[in-house]
Amino acid sequence: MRNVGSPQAGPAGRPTLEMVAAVAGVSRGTASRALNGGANVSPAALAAVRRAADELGYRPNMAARSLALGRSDSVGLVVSETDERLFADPFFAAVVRGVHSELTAAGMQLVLTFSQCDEERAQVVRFAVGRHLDGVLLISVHGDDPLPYSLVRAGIPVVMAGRGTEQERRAGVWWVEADNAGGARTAVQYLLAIGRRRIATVAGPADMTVGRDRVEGWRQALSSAGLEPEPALLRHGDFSELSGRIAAEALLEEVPDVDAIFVASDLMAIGAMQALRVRGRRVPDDVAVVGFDNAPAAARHLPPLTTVDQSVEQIGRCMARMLVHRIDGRPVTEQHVVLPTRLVVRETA
Amino acid sequence: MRNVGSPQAGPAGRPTLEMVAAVAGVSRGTASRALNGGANVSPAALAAVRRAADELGYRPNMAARSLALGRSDSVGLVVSETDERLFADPFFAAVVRGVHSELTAAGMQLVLTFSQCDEERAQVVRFAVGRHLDGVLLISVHGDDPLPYSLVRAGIPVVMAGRGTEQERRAGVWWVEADNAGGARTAVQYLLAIGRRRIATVAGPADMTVGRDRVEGWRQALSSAGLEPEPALLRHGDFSELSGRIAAEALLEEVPDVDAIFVASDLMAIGAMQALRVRGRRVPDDVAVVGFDNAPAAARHLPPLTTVDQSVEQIGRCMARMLVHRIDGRPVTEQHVVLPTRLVVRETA
DNA sequence: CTGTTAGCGCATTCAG
DNA sequence: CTGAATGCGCTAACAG
Repeated sequence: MRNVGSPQAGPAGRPTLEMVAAVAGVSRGTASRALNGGANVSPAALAAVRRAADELGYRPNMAARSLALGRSDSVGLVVSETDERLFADPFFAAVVRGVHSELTAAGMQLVLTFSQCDEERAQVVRFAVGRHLDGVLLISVHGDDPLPYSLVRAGIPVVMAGRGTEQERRAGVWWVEADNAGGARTAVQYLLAIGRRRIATVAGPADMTVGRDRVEGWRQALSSAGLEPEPALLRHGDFSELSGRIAAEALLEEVPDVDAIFVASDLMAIGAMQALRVRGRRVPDDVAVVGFDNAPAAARHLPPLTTVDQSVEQIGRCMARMLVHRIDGRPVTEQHVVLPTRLVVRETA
Repeated sequence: MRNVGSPQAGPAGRPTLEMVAAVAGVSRGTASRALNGGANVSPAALAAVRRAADELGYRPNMAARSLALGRSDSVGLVVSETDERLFADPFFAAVVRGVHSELTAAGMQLVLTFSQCDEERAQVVRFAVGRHLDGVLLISVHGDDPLPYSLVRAGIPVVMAGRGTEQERRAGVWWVEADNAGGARTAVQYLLAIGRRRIATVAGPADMTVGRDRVEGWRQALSSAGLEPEPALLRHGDFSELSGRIAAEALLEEVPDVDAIFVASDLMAIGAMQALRVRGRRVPDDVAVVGFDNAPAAARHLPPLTTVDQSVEQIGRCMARMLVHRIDGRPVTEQHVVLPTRLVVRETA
């Protein structure tokens, strides 16, 4: 009663290479050659095969090709984050856009996966090593996530967004990151240049390198200017708008005389500005604000948000390109790239 | 013996079922049975196989299984929309969440794909019929999109979000939609009940059933109340925030005495309220506003937005469930389901 | 309960 | 240039 794995699964039994060859009057071998590049095939045979394939509406069975070739032409993008945040944060949107466009150009498919719990993490590994995935792109990796390491150990090429640990580097994990510390430094230096002195920061999660690096930049800029990066001036959020608001509120409570905030993401910056407005602080007159990301919302905000631009789409594009090269065994100059950032001055600072 | 025949497969050769069987001292057949449910296998053999698989770190090759079984255990979610909008609109986030959770429960993988241009559309079909996909979920389908039809014609099970055409229904396309007309009607009736008389609407795209159905609900409610659904009261947007603002601006220009707007999405409603604020109209005192979706942003907005709730996550979950049932050949009671909506009254109306 | 056999559809040797 | 043969790793049907 149940439809078991019968050969004729589809309603009409899909055309196979064998049929195409038969119609074209050649052997399976030449048909195959004709369909893939057509090297070593006579023009006549090539035309015949192409016509036959077209007539029959032939589509190669990827599973079979996968089995024969040992590759699936698809790569996974795994997001170690709740899907809620994935969609809320424009950062991901841009990365996905970059990845997708680069992958499409290379004729590969994007398989999106979330891995929030350990169960899902295990499933990702299972799926990837089952040869369903030729490689994996990792996004939003937190410090203690074993995924990069276990994937590489299983022989899967991995490129992640953001710097990894030394262990991961040695294991062969590749990555691309923005110059987070540099960007943060530039932002804070700018704040100093326009005369601010009590410069706080709302940072990202402490268990992510992006989070820590931007704090480091803030710290450096302050120290270089002979200022003390007091602990009270440092707050952590999780990159969400709400967390930015909460952090800023706490900050204003404890450090009322703050005159500038460097916020580690535009979304959090927008949240922080809500807190400022509620407290009656004018931006930038009383408190200057600089964000990070140059998200679309930053430009749209009223007033337009000064921010550190990291070309996120580039990051995605770069990750995808590196992975594809690695899969194809093509030479790769750098296995760990750092993309530049630049300050975009608008009205909030 | 060119291949590395050692049981301990290094980075090159992954352990195969054959090796597991060898180590366990049984045949490939029993090893296979043991690993899939273990029916008709002696306890001793079962244990031996399991231990061997565990020791070798065996992972079944999905391509091979796919080829043998005729299914890939993965389904595609194709979004006929720019990735920009995909991520901007919380609607998609919720659908993806629902789909993903249901799929994970069924042990299937989600393959995300965009199909913005014809080239990508063709690629989706190619990919799906290549047996890489057991079925396809369609989101944000516009009126003239040939994708659902061509997929079904190619023998791929398809479930889409939103009602399809009569042709698609006959072809065997399934779908799940919210009660859009009903929800719109309820919203407008509520507006009438609180005394509004010049009730405009900012609708969705005219080439989408969701867009048209919500207009229809608005129309019905007005007519039933003996009011005329004047063309000047109807504006179209594309569900984006910006389009909502533009539509509302044009509306206020032409119909200055409007006292309520039913907006076909929360995002557009938020845009519309920006326009109202700029024009100095108070909400809800001068103009009442009702949105659609009950997006997170609706509740967060100041003032909180009255809206029509459609449990979007449910839609995704339902779509996925229907597709999985169909793939498994399990009985399905309904091929076209309509999910209820309900009005959530907050402060804007 | 088990080992054996026969494909699944394709790319790729090897002879001609 | 081409056809025939081989194998990718797995499942299912068929005998024991």
